[in-house]
Amino acid sequence: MLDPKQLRTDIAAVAENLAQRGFILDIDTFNQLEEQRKVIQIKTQELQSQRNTRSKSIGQAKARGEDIAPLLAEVNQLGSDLEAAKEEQNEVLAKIDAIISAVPNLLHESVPKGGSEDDNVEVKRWGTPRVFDFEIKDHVDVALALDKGIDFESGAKLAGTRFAVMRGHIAKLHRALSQFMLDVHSEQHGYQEMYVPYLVNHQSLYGTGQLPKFGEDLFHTDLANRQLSLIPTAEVPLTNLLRDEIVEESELPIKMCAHTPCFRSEAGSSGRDIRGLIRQHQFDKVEMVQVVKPENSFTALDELTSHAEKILELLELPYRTVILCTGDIGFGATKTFDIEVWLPAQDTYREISSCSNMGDFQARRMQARYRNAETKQTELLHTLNGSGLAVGRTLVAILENYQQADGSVDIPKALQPYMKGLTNISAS
RNA sequence: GGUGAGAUGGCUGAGUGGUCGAAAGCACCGGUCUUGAAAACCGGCAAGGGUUUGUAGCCCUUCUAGAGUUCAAAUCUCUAUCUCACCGCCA
Repeated sequence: MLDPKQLRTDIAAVAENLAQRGFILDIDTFNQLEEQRKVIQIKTQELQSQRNTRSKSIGQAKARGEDIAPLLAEVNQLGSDLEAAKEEQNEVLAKIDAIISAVPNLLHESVPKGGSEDDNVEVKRWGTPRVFDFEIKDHVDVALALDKGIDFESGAKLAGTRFAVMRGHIAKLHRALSQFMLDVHSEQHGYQEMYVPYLVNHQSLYGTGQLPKFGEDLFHTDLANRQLSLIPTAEVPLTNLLRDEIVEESELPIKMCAHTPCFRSEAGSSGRDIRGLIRQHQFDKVEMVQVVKPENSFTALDELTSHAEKILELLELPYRTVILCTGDIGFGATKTFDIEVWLPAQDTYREISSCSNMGDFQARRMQARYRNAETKQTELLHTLNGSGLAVGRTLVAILENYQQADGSVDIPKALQPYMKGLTNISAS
């Protein structure tokens, strides 16, 4: 959510910034509603003020043993006026809220202009794609040949399309990856390891920006009068830990990581990446979240991105880092780096991590604040998040990049300790 | 799942219809004292919003959340959520 004050005082500049991402802010409608709001809010508060003083005087009159009947009649009229004013006020506020909560975040000046992902700008390239002297397979065929290590038929049987079953060494490798990532971030990068709920309430989803606008991307439950949704990313529970909190400046930055499954309905992406593990309804991810002072958030974004890159470097997987352009960046982000891993079977780089600085956008939605040590005032925090990394896609990258001519797959050195020293996976 | 008790400011905790946004203590901040610190003493100290050039003033809202009763609700009624205790069940 943007600062309502900024919308009131500087709406032209806000609209101009948002237009870069293709969002049209209806200035006239907003200004009209704002005008109504101001009038009705002042009126309502004035009525409330009168009611308060009258009620107080009734109490005092009663204490003196005076007749309070005439006073009561007077206040009755006030009450019905107030009720009408409040109703009108709520209608206007609801309209404004509906607009404001659907407005995306302002873009940082360093975000490149562009209309689609084709306009993202590469800022880094690491490693050299391996040259194969045999005909390579994609990860689906690699895993299939390894004792049906990834089994999409069984996934479909159990839960439908876009679900997979893994077995044997592949399942173990998948587990090893998340352990490895969690260890690196918690032991080398200074993140506190967390375990969090996989189901969250609507308030949490509003806080990080999934609701009200992106509810159709989630899996919802509605049991025993409780409306909980499966998390689409650990960003939701981790960031919402700060909801309605005031932390001391000395506690910052707060750095947390967690390994969780993620559930996405992938509404609107039917037909894309049907084959393989790339786009599933359920996938594992290790997520990093940082909560920082406003002036540090862009430095923190660079740091957080480097932490995700580090995982790929330790796994010796070639990647490139792109900065998302104005047309491709997400709803709540001010600036986003995507890290893309090399997939030889697709002969291209594919997204494996997305690292974003959300600025105060989420913090304002969830009232996440800190106390400025100098001014003693509460100020909104800045929140950041990034995948470090998407586990399933990392597995895909390993299967494809480390495949051998005989159909086996080498295990990256960094993962071997997590595989009890195993150096290669082959069919039994 | 059953029974009972609760939910108040950063924390502990008083408050059962009318100067209660809320006693007291702790923590924190400022001052006196001291070479300095501690102790003692004095003072300050919630958040969100509106108005406004204003971190000034004035006003509104908030005592878990939502609905209700009332001229007036932290206080009464209902519902939900959560916490604690005991019992039952259970990975």
